[in-house]
Amino acid sequence: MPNSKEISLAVIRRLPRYYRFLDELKQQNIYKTSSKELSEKIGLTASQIRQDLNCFGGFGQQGYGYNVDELYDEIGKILGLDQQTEAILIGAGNLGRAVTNHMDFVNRGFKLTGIFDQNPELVGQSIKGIEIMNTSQLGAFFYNNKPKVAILCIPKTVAPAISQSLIDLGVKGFWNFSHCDIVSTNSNIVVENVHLSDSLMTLSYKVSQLK
Amino acid sequence: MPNSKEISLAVIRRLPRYYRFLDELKQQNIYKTSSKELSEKIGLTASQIRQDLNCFGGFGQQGYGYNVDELYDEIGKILGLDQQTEAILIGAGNLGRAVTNHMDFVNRGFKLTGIFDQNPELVGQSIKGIEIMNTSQLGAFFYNNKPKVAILCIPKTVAPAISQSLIDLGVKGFWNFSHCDIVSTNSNIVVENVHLSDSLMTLSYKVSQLK
DNA sequence: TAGATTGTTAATCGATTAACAATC
DNA sequence: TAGATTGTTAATCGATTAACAATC
Repeated sequence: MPNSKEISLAVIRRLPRYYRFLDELKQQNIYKTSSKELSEKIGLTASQIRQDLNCFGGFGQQGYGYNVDELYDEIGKILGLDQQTEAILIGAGNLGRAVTNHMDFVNRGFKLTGIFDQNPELVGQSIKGIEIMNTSQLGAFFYNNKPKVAILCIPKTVAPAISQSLIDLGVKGFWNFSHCDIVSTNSNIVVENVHLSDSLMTLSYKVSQLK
Repeated sequence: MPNSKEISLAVIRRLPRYYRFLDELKQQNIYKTSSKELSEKIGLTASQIRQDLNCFGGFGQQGYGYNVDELYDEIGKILGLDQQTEAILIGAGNLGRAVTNHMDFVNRGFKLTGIFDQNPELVGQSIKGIEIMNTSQLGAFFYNNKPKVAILCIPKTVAPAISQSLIDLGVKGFWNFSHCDIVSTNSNIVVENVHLSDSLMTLSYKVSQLK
């Protein structure tokens, strides 16, 4: 199981994809699959899928394949989706609101418990039943709650300072939408960067290579 | 220059990062840098940075380093940011609106010229000065405009059908926020997937590995 | 049993890093 | 010139693919 060896990030990033396709099979009431079938659906080699899964243990049965429900649950457990890590949103602007409304946090391993913004006009409004608080209330909030993760939807200019103060308050992970890289001086902090701007530039490159 | 060999996607994905850090240097009025200095700022090896840049030509000067402004412009050109590819948004829900308001399309190689949604309540409203049109008007719009790229902020259920009809209308690239993989039967289509859900699950894994 | 498909080892491929000659 | 730093080749490392024995 996890923590045993050291699984490469490349493997981990493929797991949500497997999870997604297994969910589709579930919805079609297909209860059995094989690395070959998955490879055709997902567009990877069967060999890679077997290698990936075997990082975590033997979920299949020789001569048979994989049980869809079982494999789905196992991958969910590996990804920690059976837990709900407490998370807060910092920055309730356009992007923060959209992310909050859009994501199914509970089924992705998180529970959103607080939303914060510096703009007094937003404070008091609610998103998904959670009232937006003033950033100044962060200290008090952490006194009563222990959110482990912060979702950063704040301008790049304030991101370094705010992320540092969140670390000081005890945050251990960031889902970072700011156009900057959060660097952890402390190594016990995990970061998942979503660089939309970088992604758009990559698309620009791909488009420019067409024809 | 581009198109010559075959540049790996791993290299391309680092270019926006270089671009970002060079922009910072520009803003600090620093006009000269070196692979060593960049490597410390960005957190990659100097060797890799030199390798990456040399995929596209020698932008540096031995014994001196790189001219910040020049390198910034060159990377911008490689990424095609000196062009503005016409793009449309499909789906003006929470996420679509946020992306539209949030992104600086012009400086990322694109020009947003149309927004479409199926919801009649949204049609007629404007985002960033662009009026939301009904999806039924897509044909007419393509008759007058030739958008090359579509930004998909639509539910996964309708994504396959809509992306196919957009391909039929002449779209050559997708920035896909739907929770599904756009697969191009036709190989002349480029796709950049933004799987927020996958990213969140990856964070869940990282958090679960802490301590 | 025969057929199928896994789990796993070995081979290949590609990407990163190291080293150094070229040269500003 | 001496020092610095690139451009580039060679060495290393890691990830993907192929092959096959194990076994259901």
